[in-house]
Amino acid sequence: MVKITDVARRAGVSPSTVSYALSGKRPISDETRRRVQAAVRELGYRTHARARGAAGGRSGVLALAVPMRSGVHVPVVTQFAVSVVTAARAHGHDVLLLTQGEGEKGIGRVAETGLADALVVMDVQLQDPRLPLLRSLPLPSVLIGVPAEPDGLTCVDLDFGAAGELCVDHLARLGHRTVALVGSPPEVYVRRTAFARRLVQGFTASAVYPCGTDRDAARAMAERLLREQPALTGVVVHNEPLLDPLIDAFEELGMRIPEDLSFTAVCPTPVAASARIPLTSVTVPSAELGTRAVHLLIRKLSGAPVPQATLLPPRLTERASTGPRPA
Amino acid sequence: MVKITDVARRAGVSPSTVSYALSGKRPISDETRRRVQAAVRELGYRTHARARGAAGGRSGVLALAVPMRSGVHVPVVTQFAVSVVTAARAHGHDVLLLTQGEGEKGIGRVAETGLADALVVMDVQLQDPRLPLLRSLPLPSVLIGVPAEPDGLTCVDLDFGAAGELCVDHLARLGHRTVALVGSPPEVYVRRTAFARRLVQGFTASAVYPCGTDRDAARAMAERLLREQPALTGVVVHNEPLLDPLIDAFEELGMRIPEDLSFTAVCPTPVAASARIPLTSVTVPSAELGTRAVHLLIRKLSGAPVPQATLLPPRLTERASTGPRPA
DNA sequence: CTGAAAGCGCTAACAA
DNA sequence: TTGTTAGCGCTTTCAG
Repeated sequence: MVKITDVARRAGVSPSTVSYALSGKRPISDETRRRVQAAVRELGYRTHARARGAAGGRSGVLALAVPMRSGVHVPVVTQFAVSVVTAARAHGHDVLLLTQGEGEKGIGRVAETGLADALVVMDVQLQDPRLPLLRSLPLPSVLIGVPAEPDGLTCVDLDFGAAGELCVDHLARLGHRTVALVGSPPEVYVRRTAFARRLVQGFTASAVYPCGTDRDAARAMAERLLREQPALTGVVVHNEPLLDPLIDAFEELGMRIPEDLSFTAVCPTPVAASARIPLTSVTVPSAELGTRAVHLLIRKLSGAPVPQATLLPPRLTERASTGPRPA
Repeated sequence: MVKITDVARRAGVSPSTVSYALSGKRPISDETRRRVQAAVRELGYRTHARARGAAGGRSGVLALAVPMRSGVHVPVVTQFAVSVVTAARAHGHDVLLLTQGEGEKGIGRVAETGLADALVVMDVQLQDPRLPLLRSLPLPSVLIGVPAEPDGLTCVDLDFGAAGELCVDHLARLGHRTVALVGSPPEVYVRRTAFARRLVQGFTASAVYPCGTDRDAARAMAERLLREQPALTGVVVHNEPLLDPLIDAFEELGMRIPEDLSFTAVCPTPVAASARIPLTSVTVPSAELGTRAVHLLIRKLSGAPVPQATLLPPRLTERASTGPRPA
């Protein structure tokens, strides 16, 4: 293993100079920096992450707490995780994976053992039990999702309220007047998941129907909607696995899409595009959320100020599932 | 932060005794051990991972290299990753996430910087470019998938060959005589993905059709199968996203399942169970693979011998998609 | 069975 | 602009 003293000897400087040349934490003459860089390259030196950590520096690791519970859509989480890793790597960091099964335990452990420099916490609920811990921690964190009391925290999310409004606007412009929101499984709302609540806010004037994700739930929901809202001509669905089953269910009940019913979704683009009927949708920009979260964290690590909440504006893409209100 | 010296003082012993009491690396009297444990508990001590690393001990971190490419099914990877994290935690380890976008880079970095003690490498190809590196590394590793030359490596996988045979046996017992395997997208076979090749081996007597994953590919494949294999009454599908589209395609072409065509799948249980027609399937035991991989790694870390290849036996579950050969 | 002491490789005062 | 020197918190010789 090649260590910093090897590089120092090779470059004809002291170890601390190598350290500083690499970290940029104090001015180094161009000449010296060049020699150090050359030595690093020739010897293939990489600074030992653990030793650096012990010496009080940064570990170069971000921890990512990912949710593992029903009502959370695996592909979105995965895409998000990948974008976090990619962005972290671009900043020279690695990513430690924490599952939410551990809950606060994992966060506490990572903080106390100094395993990570900072935290990305996904799937934040309105009243999240982890918030007090996060606030008290010496490590900076970024939350995906906006809790009820975001004071002292840094949050990023899609602006779900605006996303709902955007869908309704789109449907309204097409002439639709009775629109329902079919949401995530009931437990998501019961748990007061922040994103679901905020999406609902775009729908104050409309009906909201939480729904499970299997084919039976889809069929039951379609029947109930047609019964309770006879004038219904538009739906907004915020429940990824339910999309295809619900399309099927409506069609089996004789509703053609988009001739009889306009169908919009809040979901990742690939899901909307590859549904049986390509869906007009507001995308959940998982990848951008991950990248943003990491950027914010890097800024916090460097001591720069960051906004308390970053809400990404929704963008609606029209596809084949929406059309004018039937005569 | 509570450190080992605090515990030592509290327990009335030396720091090294605390260290040994915790690691078990040398005999400690019961009395002393008890006092140390009490002090640890009272003070809420956790050994600082980075400092331990610097001092030459273990970092307590496993690195997991996950694939991110077409032909790899996200839910399986995710389930696998979760089971790895869970199993690792059960052994007191954390998990560092490496995306395969980094390829050998990530593995090299983790090894050289001492970030992780050991590696789990998913999605191993028959001729995997990472193998030489893995063989040369001082860190132990476990591969998911069996390469062409597994010498000096440790591998775990579903026995895909046996899985294919099991499906064919099942169909054969139901009277079917002409059976086709519809596989993963062509690039998987081109890349000589180990699992796909081995699955194919169960089918030496049958036809093998690689296939893409979209609805058009499904339709084209169904048409081609019925054209090229007029006597076809059974299929084995090893291509998760293709399952539903292929079912649809066959039915649109007038083939009822299972009356006209028996349909078996090699895929995770939840996928098989929630398909439009519940599918007779051999499960890909992602979770068990992850757990096994971690167990093997822990054993290797402790210096215990481990088998070169662990092939999990396939288990077939009958559901609604298979039946006797039509008259 | 236990303690004292010497580092692990690196960083960051403190000095020049 | 650079070097010298003390540690970081822990592990592990070496010595009892």
